[in-house]
Amino acid sequence: MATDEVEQHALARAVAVEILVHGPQPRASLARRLGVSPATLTRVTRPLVATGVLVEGGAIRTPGRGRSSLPLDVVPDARHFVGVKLTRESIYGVLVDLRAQVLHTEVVAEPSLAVHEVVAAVTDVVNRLRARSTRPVDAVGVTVGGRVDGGETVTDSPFLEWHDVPFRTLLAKEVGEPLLLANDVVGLTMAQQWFGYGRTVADFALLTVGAGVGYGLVIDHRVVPTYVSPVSHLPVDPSGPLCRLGHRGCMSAYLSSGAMCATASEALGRELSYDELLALAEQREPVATRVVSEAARALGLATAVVTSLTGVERIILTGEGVRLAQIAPEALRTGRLAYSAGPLRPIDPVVMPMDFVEWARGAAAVAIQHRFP
Amino acid sequence: MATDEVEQHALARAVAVEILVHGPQPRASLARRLGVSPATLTRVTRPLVATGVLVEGGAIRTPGRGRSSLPLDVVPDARHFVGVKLTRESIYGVLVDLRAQVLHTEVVAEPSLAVHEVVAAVTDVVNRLRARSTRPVDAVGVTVGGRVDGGETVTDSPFLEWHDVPFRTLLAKEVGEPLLLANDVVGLTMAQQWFGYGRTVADFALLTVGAGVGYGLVIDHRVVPTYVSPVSHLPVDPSGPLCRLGHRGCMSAYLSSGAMCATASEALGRELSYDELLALAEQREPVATRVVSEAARALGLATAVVTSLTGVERIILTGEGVRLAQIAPEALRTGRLAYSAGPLRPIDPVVMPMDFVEWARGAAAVAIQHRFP
DNA sequence: GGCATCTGGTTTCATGGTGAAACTATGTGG
DNA sequence: CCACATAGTTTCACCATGAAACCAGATGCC
Repeated sequence: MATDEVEQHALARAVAVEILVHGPQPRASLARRLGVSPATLTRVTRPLVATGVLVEGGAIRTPGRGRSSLPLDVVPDARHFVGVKLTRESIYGVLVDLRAQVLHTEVVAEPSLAVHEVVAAVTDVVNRLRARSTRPVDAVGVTVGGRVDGGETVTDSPFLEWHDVPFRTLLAKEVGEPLLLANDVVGLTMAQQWFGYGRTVADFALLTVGAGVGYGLVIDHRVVPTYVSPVSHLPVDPSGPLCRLGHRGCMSAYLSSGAMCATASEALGRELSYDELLALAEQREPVATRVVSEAARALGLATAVVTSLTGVERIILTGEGVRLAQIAPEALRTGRLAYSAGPLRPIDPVVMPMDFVEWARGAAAVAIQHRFP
Repeated sequence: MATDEVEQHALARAVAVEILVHGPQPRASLARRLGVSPATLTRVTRPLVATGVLVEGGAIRTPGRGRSSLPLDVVPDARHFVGVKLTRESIYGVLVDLRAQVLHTEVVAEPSLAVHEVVAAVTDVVNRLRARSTRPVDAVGVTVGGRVDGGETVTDSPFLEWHDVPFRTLLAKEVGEPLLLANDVVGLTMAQQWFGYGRTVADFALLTVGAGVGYGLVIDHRVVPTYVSPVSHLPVDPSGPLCRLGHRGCMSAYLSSGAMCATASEALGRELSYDELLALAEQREPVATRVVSEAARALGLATAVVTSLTGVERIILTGEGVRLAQIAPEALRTGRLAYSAGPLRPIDPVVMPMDFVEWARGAAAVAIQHRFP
C-alpha cells in the first residue's frame, strides 16, 4: 500500500523510530538528532503527514525568541500489532498500538503441549484480538521461553518440551504473515529498548527473575543474540546447593523459583508457593527472609558480572520474582559489591515489576520493531 | 595532502580496510563484499591506485572461463605508524607498516614514574623510531595499563601510579599529532580485530593472562568499551584464597602472576619467578602443576562466562602467561565445562602466545585504525 | 581458426537524495 | 515599528550511485 512505499525510505523510518522512542518533537529537533538538514527533514516528513502516519501537534512556545515549534507525533492507531507469549500453562495475547499501549488482552489455558493444538490455540487468540481491532493488524509477534533459531525454529524449549519445531512456518499458515517468532526474553528486551528503561541509552542489559533467570543484552542500540539463559548457571558459591543440572552453587540454585521454594519448603516443613515465599519474606519471617536474601545476593552478583563484562550503562531487573530485589535491597547491594574492583560505578539497577501481560507486550514489540528495521 | 582528500571518501576507506583485513582482492570481489556496484568500485579505487596507495597485482586465473582478475593490494609502505606501550619497568616501541608488520623495535627502561620524565622518554623512543622510518610517520599510538578516559586522560593506572593525568595532550606537545592514547588491552584487541584472529568474525572477546587479567570485547565489528579488568575479580570459589583487593577466591587470586607465584613460593618454601613456575609446571612438578592447573581452570571458567554473557563466537587467550593454557589444557576444559548449561557450543578458545612487542603492536593498531575510521 | 560464452572491469547516463542558501512564517524585545 | 531569533519551506546545484551498454581477456566447443 501507499504508506508502505513511503516507509521504504530509510530516513522516514528513522524519523518514525525517533518519535516512537523519544516522543513527539518539532522538525528542527528531529533534524539535529538524525544529523540531516532541515530541508531533508521537511521533505521526508511531508508524505508521512499527508498519509496520516504523523500529525502536527499544537504550537509550542519555547522561552526566548523565535517562531513556535510544531511537534510531530506518530498517530498511535495508525498501526495495530498483536503479541503472544506462550508458557507451559497459558497463552497470553495482547493487541497494542504503535506505542505498545495495550488495547486488549486475551488469556487462554494451554490446551496441551502438542504442536498442532498450540498452533490452533494461538490462532484462536490472534483471531479474537483481530476481531477487537479497529483496523487490520500489521504484524503478529510470538515469543516462547527457550532457544529460537533464526526466527523460524524452536530449537529447544524446556517449558514446552519442544525440539526443532519449525513453529513460525506452521503458525504462519494459520495466522498469516507477517509473523515473527522470537525468544521471550529477547522480546522483553526489545520492548524495554524502545518503550521502557532502555530508551535513553545505547547499551543495557536485562535480567528476569522467575522460573529461570533470563538475560537480554543491547549493545550500541542493537540486540545482541545470546543463548539459553546463560546467566542461569553462573557460579555463585562452589560449596553451595546443587541445581537441576548438577552445578554446585550456581545462580539458578539460588534464584530460580523452583529452587527457592524447595529450599524454603524443606526448612519450614511444609509446601510453599513462590508467592507465599515472597509474602513471608515481606513479613520478615526468618527462613523466607534468608532464602530471599540469598537470592537477592546472587542477583546482585549477576548484575555486577554482567555490567563489568559488557560495559553496559544500565541494567534492568524484571520478571515475576523481581519483588525480591525490593524485599532485600541490602542483600542485592551486598552481592553487587562482593567482587567489585575499586569504587562501584554509579549504576543502580532499575527494578521493573511486571506480570505476564508484559511478556506478551514484549512479543508485540518484536512485531513493532520488525516494521521499522 | 592529496591522498588524504582521497581517503575522506567513506567508501575508499572501506575498500582499504577490506583489503587490510581480508587480504588482496579483485575489484569484483570487493564490490560484492561491500555491497556496491562494480561501477562504483572502479570509480572509487581509481584515485587510490593513481596515488600509489593501492597497486594491482599480477593477473590471477580462476578455474573455469572468464577474464583473469587483477587483485588490488595496499602498498604496506604507503603509511608508517609508531606504537608505544608503557609498563612500570619499560617502554616498548615499534615502527610498523600498514599491515602492522614490525619494521623496527625500541625498548628503553622506564626512567621513573614522574609524568614529565615518561613524556621525555616516550618522545625519545618515538623520535628514534621516526629516524628509522623511510617516510613520515602517519600516526602514533600509545597504550597504558589502566583506565583511559576519552582517549585523553589516564584516569587511573595502578602500574604507573597515575591518577587523572592528561597524558595525551602533554605527550602531543612533544611528539606531535596525530597521537592516540588508549588502554593497552583495547590496543591488543584492535590489533587482533584487524590483523589477528578476530579478522574473520563480527564478535569476539580477548583475555590476557599475566600480571592481571585483561579483557577486550568486540561486538558487531566494534570495540565495546569496558572498564578496568572487569574479569580480574570474577568469583571462582568463595572459599578460596584472598586477592589483593580482599575478594575471596576471585579470578585474580588464581590467575594473576603475583598470586600464582606467592602461592607456589609458599608451598615450596622458596621464591619462584613467574617463568620458573611455568617451567616447573611444564616439567610436571607437583606443586607448580597444581597452581597452574587451578589457574587454567579459573581461566576456563572465565572463558565460559564471557562467551555465554556476550554471545561471542570466538575467544582469544593471550598475554605473557598464556602458556598455562597449553600446559594444563584439561584443566582449562574442566573450567569451561563446570557451569555450562547443556552441550558446550563448539567454541575452542584460540591461544596466541605473545611477548611485550605484541603489546606495542597493539598500540600501533590503535594508530592504524584511527586513520581508517 | 572461428565463435559462443563467461567473468572482470570501464564508461555513459539518468536518477534520486542531499545540503547551502535564500526565503517565508511566527514569535520576542526594544 | 523594526531588529532579531528560531521554525520551517523552497529552490537549486551537486554528487554519489547503479543500470546498462560496452570493452578486455580467457576458455571451450565445433
